[in-house]
Amino acid sequence: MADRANDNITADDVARVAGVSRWTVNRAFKKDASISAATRARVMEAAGQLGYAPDLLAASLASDRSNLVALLVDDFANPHKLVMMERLTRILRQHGWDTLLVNTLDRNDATVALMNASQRRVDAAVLIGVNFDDQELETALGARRIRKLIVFARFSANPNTISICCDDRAAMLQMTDHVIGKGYRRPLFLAGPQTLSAHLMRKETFLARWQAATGTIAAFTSVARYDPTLAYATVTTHLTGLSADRRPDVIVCENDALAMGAIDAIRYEFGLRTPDDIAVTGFDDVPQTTSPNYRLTTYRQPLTAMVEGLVSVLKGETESADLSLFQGRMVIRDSA
Amino acid sequence: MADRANDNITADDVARVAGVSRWTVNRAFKKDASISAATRARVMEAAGQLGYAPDLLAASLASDRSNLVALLVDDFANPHKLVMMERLTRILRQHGWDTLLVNTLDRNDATVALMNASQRRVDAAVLIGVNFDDQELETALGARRIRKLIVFARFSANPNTISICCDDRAAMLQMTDHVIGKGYRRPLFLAGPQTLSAHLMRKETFLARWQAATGTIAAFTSVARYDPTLAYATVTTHLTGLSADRRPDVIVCENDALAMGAIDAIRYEFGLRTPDDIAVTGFDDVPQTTSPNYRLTTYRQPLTAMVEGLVSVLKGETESADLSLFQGRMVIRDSA
DNA sequence: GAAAATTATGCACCCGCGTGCAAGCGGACT
DNA sequence: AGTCCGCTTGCACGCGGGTGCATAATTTTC
Repeated sequence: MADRANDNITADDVARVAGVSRWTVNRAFKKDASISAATRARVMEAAGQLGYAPDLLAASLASDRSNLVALLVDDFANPHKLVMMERLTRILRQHGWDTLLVNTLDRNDATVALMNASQRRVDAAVLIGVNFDDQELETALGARRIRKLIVFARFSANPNTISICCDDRAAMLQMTDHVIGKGYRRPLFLAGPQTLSAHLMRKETFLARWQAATGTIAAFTSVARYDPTLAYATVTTHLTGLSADRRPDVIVCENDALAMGAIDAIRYEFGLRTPDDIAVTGFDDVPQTTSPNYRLTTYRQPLTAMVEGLVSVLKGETESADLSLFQGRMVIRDSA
Repeated sequence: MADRANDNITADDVARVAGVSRWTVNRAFKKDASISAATRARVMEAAGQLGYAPDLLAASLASDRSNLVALLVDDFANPHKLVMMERLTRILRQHGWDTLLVNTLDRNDATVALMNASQRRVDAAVLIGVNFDDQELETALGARRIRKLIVFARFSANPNTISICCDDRAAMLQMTDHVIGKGYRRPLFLAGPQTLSAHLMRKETFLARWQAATGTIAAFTSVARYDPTLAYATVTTHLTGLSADRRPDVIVCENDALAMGAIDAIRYEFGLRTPDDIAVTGFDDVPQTTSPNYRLTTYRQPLTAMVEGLVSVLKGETESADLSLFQGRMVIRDSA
């Protein structure tokens, strides 16, 4: 390591060089501060020369605003998380926030991790977990100093949280109608884990719409985790022993991870084809679904708009309405 | 939002309740501090009652140790990143470090983002990017206050960095020998982008070993990004027009992302089978490769051990040797 | 051209905790 | 009983900057 450690250049040093007071130096670094263009230029010149940059730690301590957001993730198996992280970190950064990545996979660690985040005075905690249960929500809520608890990409009925998600109901209605319109008649809904606080209404929406539209009752089953391997196993179990005229002709999945497992099972366990023998739909539009192995018909959430909604919440300029009704769009490929 | 905001419980408040001085309160929260068991208990009791937790911002400011690590990621397309993030965040947390996720996808933002991280006094910056080029390295190095720059899962020749990775050469030799042993004779090496500072020696190793062992020269080509779609296109171009006796019988890929694209191309563009017509190998063992679509023969890096190596570097107890010679193991499935 | 209205700059005090050292306390030993 | 020693506890000062207001430097106004 070369000469890294010329630390300790503080605003005072810059002030000395620029011939102003320390406060003027800090003003120079603050947007729309009351300072003349000339002095600011002089300060910046000195700062650049010394390699000075304001210390965010000290700033956070003094101002009680950290510009830090904790991102709680409890599922690293779904590639969609990667997409969300990319979008979140990029856009948050553009608006001045940094992201603390908190792994809450292990329940025990989760409490500690969350506690830790709160001790760093994060401005908000954003949950993009899908497996999180009510207990995790409570833990998060219990943590002091977490000013805002935001559930992202999932609806939460908990009054202590702000949930930013797309209009799941509308999305699922659209998907259901598409499936019905395609002429499928024996559906199977493949749901993920069922939790209380932050629940997706996809299954309920699908079942209700299906019955209303066709007069028949749709079958469903659920998987304990959003894991393609588990979906594979569940679908295999479900289809085994069913004769061709009794097995489903379409499997509507709660998300792409499940859908990919389902397609694999259909193809490799039963030698059937998608969509000819059994069609499949997903949700999320993860990059992998474009592979010719899947060509999945799915639904894309308006992530960018949602993250911008998040930013407005962070800035405190939200009207708190319409944050759970973002409209995405269906992506129709070959799987259904 | 309910009653979140009973902030401002400081060590002083606890001290008052416990009937000790503020310093004693902080001692109680510090491992192996000089304090009697009795007082500590009394302090903790009071703290629990008040819901007090030390402020890490203030602590970092005062102690000049943030227990924060910046994780720089410039590729959110490869699912392997998700695996690494999970492992890194979990193990770092166990050792007391939090992780700042920095998106350096966009070169322009990267500088700002990195600057920002340094302003938070991160103890180290860890690069798990694969596309990062020399300029990015330089930017990182230029950032003040970044005490340690660590290149993770990739070898870096830059003397100002510490690189923690597996013994790529040994791994590739093993893979090459496996491929040779299987009897393949017309290989194609599919490499990723070629950068200078942090280069994988996989291609060189493969080509050299192949020639030494068989006396023939192996073909190779490269892809501009570690993206299955690009790999698909490149492989398609490469194979188009080749008669069966002139096309490769095995494609050795620099990582799984490329391998998956290759397999898709082989199957869907040419109607060929893997491994019967063209075998394929990858590197990383990402979860997706276990899908029956791929059943990829690949190489698994010892991530946990590597992260523990990282921790020891952070703790400053590393011998600085052996950090780039971790031994992983081949995972032989059906693709080769 | 002087008073009023702006805009610039400086400053005291605070954010919450860490560091190193000095003071307090009790027991063992001569 | 007095002294030395080791373990606890208290404290002054500092980490680097933010806030609100007072003061100084300009500019505007009539």
